[in-house]
Amino acid sequence: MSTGSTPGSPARPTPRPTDQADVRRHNAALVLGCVSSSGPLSRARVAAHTGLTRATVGTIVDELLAAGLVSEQGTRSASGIGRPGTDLVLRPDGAASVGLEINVDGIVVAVVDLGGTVRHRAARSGDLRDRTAAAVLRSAAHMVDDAVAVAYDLGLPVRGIGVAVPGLVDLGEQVLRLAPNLGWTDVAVVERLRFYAVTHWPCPVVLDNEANLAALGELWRGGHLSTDSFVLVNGDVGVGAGVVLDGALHRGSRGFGGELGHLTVAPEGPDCRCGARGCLEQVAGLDFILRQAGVRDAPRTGEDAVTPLLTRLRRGDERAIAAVRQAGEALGVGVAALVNLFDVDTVVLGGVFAPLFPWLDEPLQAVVRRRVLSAAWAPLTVRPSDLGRDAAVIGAAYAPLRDLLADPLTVVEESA
Amino acid sequence: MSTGSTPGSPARPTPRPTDQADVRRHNAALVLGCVSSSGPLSRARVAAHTGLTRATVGTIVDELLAAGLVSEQGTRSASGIGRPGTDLVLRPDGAASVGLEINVDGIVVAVVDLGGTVRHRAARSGDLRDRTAAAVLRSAAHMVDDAVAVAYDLGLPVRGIGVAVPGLVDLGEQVLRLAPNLGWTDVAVVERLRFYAVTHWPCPVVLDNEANLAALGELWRGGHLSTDSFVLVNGDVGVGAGVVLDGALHRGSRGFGGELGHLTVAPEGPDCRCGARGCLEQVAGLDFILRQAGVRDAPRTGEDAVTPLLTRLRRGDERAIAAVRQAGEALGVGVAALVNLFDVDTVVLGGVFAPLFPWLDEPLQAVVRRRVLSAAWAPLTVRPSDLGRDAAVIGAAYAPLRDLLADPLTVVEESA
DNA sequence: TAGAGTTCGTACAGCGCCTAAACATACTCG
DNA sequence: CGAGTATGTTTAGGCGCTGTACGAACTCTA
Repeated sequence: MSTGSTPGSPARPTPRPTDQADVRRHNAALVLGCVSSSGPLSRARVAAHTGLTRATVGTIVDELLAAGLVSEQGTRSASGIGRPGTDLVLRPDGAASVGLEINVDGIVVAVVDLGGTVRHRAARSGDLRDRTAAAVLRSAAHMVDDAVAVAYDLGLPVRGIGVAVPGLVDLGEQVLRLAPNLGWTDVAVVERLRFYAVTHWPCPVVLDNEANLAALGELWRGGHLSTDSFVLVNGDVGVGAGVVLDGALHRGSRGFGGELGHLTVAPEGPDCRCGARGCLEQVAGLDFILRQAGVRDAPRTGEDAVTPLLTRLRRGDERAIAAVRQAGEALGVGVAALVNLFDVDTVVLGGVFAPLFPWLDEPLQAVVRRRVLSAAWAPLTVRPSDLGRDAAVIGAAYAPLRDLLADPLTVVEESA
Repeated sequence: MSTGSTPGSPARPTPRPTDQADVRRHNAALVLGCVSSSGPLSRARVAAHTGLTRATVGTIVDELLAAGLVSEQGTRSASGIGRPGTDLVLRPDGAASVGLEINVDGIVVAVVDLGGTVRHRAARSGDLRDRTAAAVLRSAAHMVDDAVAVAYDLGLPVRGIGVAVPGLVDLGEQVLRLAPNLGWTDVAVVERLRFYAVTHWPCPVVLDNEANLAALGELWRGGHLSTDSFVLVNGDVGVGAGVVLDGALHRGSRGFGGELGHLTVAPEGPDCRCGARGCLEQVAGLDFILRQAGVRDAPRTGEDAVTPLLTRLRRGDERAIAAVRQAGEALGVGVAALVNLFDVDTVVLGGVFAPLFPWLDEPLQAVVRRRVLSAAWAPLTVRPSDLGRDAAVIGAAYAPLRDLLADPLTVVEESA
């Protein structure tokens, strides 16, 4: 938390001495961030924005140009009087990353460039609960192989691979400890993926929980959030939460955080896989919603599972609407708890909750209004995810790119 | 947050450029932290611990000596062969701070020195719900006046004043937005205190929630925690939580976090002041416990309120034991939620929960074991606070000292 | 069309901070 | 008492930011 922590890095960094190189790193990241977020900008404007000197910005920009992360763009944004500055812009194909999502309903890979554009996407659907971890990871590894090859053909340097999984991740060991909905326990996902890969992946591979990565994806690509403090509630068979405070992902000290699904919302409710009773997941999870709505003629997972439910909702099917309303109320209890504890001002509903938002919104809001103590001073925005079900893959791809953006000069060192 | 945020500072710092002065600041804090946490240490050992050069440590130590934050202590810890190093040690009276706690049952002030020793303590008991905010704050201001004078007499330079209040605090404005148990709304506590003060306080005054500050106090002075990630659950009439991840306090983006008391544990439970039903506070708060236990002949607040309950518990009074067990179970639900969301490995029970710990422990643990998903991989420690009811005052005093420890060279600048 | 005014980007001296190596100091061991 | 070792300080060197100065490029005005 301060310290939020980056996926893949150890949770508690040893106190490190600082020297001028760190100053350079920090300021380089500052300049790059300024260019990437505030559009085309001249060196002088960057200097004004960041508080650095024009001279300093000049040398840093030289290095970023050499690293291929930034490019000059002529003097488009001439502002009247005086010598026009040369516009600087983030070079989208200066770096890229491969995102991999392994979920109950299939595998998705995506090649995402530095600009956030998905340059390649491949999916393999099917209920993974029927297959062994080894078989799934072998498929996934080959899909990543293909994606790396595609990136190479597109001239994109792959700087990292991010992997999203639906379960508890041990960050230090890069091991998936428990994925109840997949039935996996203690799977060394990264090590196995590298083992099954045909080609060598010359870049870091980071593993993280899907809700955490979806939150990162939302932070990066999701429509302009008013703040960079929000919670992403990811709905599928399970329900997870990714917490972003001040732009930093808070995943708990050991990566086991964000397990919203097992919050108690109905102490006398149905038994849960986890051993407790009345877990949120049991009332707001996809399985329960479909069962309550009487949808039986659909696959139990994935996008396809929501489609028949959506058609019933649109038709005004009372049973379906009641089921979703009930889920919305349960979700409201969970969201209220999140907001009371974390004090975020925005909650984003992702996964299957995104398409269901129109029906979830009102009951959810009603519950939240009742239960959130600070509601009067700090209005809460609840909105569906823009990225929908691709948030996790995009976030997975973003994770390594984020490290790059936070320390842009590593790439020039490597090529030297 | 990381980013965690320091009480008193704005939640989202503008991206700032870094220069060599920041390097110095960082390394000075590193050296000071090393000396203060790892006992008496020679310059050479500090260099080895921090990774800095002996030369750098030398110059930094000179500055810290000049600032009066560190002192030399002869060559006590001679380690055999070679020239013995001169031991460096944190100078306890190099700085001090005044902590002020305003709670339902009274006001407490304390002068705490840099070594964490309480050098002066004064309390005024009585149910504050009977008095106006103005009267309470006037008393509090005068108590702080006295404390500042005492510190002056002891030769302690007062570097800051920390104020703990039981409610929602707006960090930016330094305003207490809502304290349901006091019946206060939108009180500019810091501004009022300075107004009522007789003497001028030449130092920063920071305001924060009592649970947050109690967590800071626990982090600082509470027995050696195995980790610096934990949650402090503070019990009184209300129930609050202070979350510390990797040594950083996470108070939410606007200071409204940690409201554990209004987590839902019994959807069909009794109505709560906050408008919802079945809040944790309604089942595990002091009022409810006393009522269930049949304790009517005691003040409703403060330490005295627990005493008759404790005697009944020790006597084996079944009604009292059942009441506390029920509170323990409710607390278990809340703690499980905290652990699932934040993934901490230690929970500290403070306030009135500390003396009740022997009776709360077992039912709480039972519930937690059932509900915490990661319990098998990451055992959870639940223990009572060492500081008891003084955690909040001590934490309040610590808050400004913490800023000083994080940037020790400010003091030498001021005196220059 | 020419000169004044303005802004942009770069070059250069200066300063602060860290590192590395050398040196003086102080103690133990044989 | 000298060799060996660890401590603390001194000095030269490198690096990064700042401030100033200067050439470049463009607009405005006469």
